[in-house]
Amino acid sequence: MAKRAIAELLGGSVAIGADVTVQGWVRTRRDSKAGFSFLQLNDGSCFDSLQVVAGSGLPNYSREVLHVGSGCSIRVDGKLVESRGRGQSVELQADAVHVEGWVDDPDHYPISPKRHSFEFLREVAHLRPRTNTFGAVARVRHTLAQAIHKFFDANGYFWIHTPIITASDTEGAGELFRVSVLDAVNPPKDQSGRPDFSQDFFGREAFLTVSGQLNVEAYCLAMTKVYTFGPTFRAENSHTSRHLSEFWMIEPETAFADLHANADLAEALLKHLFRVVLEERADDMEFFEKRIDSQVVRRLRSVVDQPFERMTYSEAIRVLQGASRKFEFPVEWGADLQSEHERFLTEQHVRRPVVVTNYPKAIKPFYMRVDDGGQTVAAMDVLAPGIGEIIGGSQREERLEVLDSRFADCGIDPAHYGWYRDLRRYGTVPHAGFGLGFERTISYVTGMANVRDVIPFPRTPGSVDF
RNA sequence: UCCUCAGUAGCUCAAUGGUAGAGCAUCCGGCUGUUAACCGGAGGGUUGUAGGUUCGAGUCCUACCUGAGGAGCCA
Repeated sequence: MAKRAIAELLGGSVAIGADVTVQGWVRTRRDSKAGFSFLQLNDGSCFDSLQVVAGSGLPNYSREVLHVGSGCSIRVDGKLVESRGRGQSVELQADAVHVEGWVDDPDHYPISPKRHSFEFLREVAHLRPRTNTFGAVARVRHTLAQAIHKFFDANGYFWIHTPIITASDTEGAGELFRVSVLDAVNPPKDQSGRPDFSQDFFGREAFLTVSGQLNVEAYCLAMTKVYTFGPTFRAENSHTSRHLSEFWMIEPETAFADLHANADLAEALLKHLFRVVLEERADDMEFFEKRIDSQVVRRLRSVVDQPFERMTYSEAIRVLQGASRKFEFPVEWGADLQSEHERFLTEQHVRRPVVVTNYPKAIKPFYMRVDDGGQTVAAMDVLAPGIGEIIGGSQREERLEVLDSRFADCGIDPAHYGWYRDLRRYGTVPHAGFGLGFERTISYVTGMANVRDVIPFPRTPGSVDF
């Protein structure tokens, strides 16, 4: 008998009357004294479960089928038939039910058929994909990842695998995870008594990457259109619903492009992603709309249908200063926008994603291009309701002398960025790029309030279980 | 790192300083082409940890641990 995914059976691609085999995990069992049991079977291939009708004539009916419960894995050979009950169009009339794996302590099986808090499910991250919510998140995450690659491929961008282990810190800020094989208890010491990293694996200090940007710029200045998509690591002691120690980031970089082209690309990318999810994962999105966030589908549609609002930092300051509400932090030109300011702009003022550009030079890193006038840089942040900053990017400083003066301003030794300076010495061109936080994107798309619940195994300060 | 809140049954939560309870889940029985099934019964507890106050602490105090929310930082 042909093995079939439940998505195929429920999707109408298998003829009524076909003999098929399905395999999966039982969600619930309901018995009828009329002589049969209903098993809700889920294999993760789609949101819905398949109803299996197992009759008392099965040789193992009373011995096994009547004891199958939530979490058991089974294989069923049977015939696909039109359902005689309401709630599903088709069901599987079982000819044989084989139990692959029992649940040995049903009383303590964590994924019982009831509502669970997300906090509890994080403690059983190895079993939570068996829930409706986390199955749906996993499928949407997959679909988004695929859509990202397809979008860039269709637009002529090459996927560049930038290194995970690096020696440099992109931002000059942000805490780094050290990569070392030195003896943690008794490391070799240098003359000043500090660990001697010249004896370490790489002969110098090494860290997990916080961004692939600098590396991907090198490939940008050879291949014109490139992007990275991989994990990044920040050892910041952040305890919020928007931060992870290990998260995934998408970073496109485009040569011969300015800030406006960069913003256009960001907008086109987000719109494409939302459109694809609405089309390809309608079943899961219906669930998120019904059970997680009633506005989520409407919000995605409005993003797809409307142009992003764009404003300069200076305009944003004027809007905030003219706002009727009070802010905890003062609004004045030169200060960075606080979370409350960003939320006001995107949630109250424009009520959809907004691109804020041209921030003061003093609050942005060295690699952002200095604008004419010298007070601002060609930076952009895309702010989204409920999430805040979902994209951060800029046109890069391509002029060597300006870059060097920025190194000086920021107190950075240019010698640490030798190869990065080379890119400005040898055939420099204007170029621009941005970073899109993958988990924040999934959070926005699904309405899931915490990024810990849109990555399979979240890593946060003090938590690296599983 | 700072601020706030919370830890009681497998889960979600009650319990005025005075005998630790309910719903769901689980198991057993009943009923039914069922589908968040329904009805009845049963089992299930070191109240996060360690101290302290008190005749008596789940409850009050101290410290610590864990979790959540927010700030900062960022994506």
